[in-house]
Amino acid sequence: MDPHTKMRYEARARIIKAMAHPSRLFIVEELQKRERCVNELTEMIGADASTVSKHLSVLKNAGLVTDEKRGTAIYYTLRTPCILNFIGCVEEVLEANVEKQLEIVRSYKVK
Amino acid sequence: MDPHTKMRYEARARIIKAMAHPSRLFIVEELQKRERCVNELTEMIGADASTVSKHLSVLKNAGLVTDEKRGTAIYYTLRTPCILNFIGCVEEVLEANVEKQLEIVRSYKVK
DNA sequence: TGGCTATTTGGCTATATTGCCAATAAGTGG
DNA sequence: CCACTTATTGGCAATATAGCCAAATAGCCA
Repeated sequence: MDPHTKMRYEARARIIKAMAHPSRLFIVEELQKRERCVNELTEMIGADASTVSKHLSVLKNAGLVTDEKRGTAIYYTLRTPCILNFIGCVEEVLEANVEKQLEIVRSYKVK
Repeated sequence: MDPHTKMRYEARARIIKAMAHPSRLFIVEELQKRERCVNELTEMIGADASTVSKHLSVLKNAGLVTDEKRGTAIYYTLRTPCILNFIGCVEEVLEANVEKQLEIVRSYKVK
């Protein structure tokens, strides 16, 4: 693989990696609905504020969200809304996985 | 966050995580075009065969690909084709990031 | 100013991931 | 049967990630 192509995949992977965590995925989906401040997200997730803050900085560094300070709170916004489509696809995979499990269970029954 | 919702996000994150690596992303995109055996992918990626094999098993465990043995080779196929849409979105994010960089560079120039 | 809330940063430990090498397994063909 | 190709597995060291606590920063308001 030539260096240019390699870099392209690395760039893409960095963005996907930023979403590859339950809390960060939750944040992305929540921000799809509306902007939220760190405190709100922290309460919803139920982790330490510092942990959520770090998750948000991961998303921010990947360019997935933007932040805006208003008063003492910092509001985060989703930057690219097309992510939702993607999650639909992930759900498809999950469903397909369950189907497969079901198939396996059934095949045992037949025996 | 209630346990059920939490599990849902964990399941989604596992699948996304499976794609969150340059080589695995490459594999997914390549398999979008056609099925490939481990050896072909190994040559394209340029890593050790054992490394590629492990990447493939990550994708397989996530339910993203299936494998089929034919002769001595094992062919891998993409299981859910909708993933391509997603990569389009990732590219959008990358473009937006570049735009932002450009903006920053320009703002310095004005000063 | 002092206290309060919101957020980030540093530090630390536990855990997970990556990628190479060596060894093993499984087909194929002479 | 042996050599060869294809693929997987185990082991190991290097690196990255996650999450908590404590400390620092910043804005607000009495």
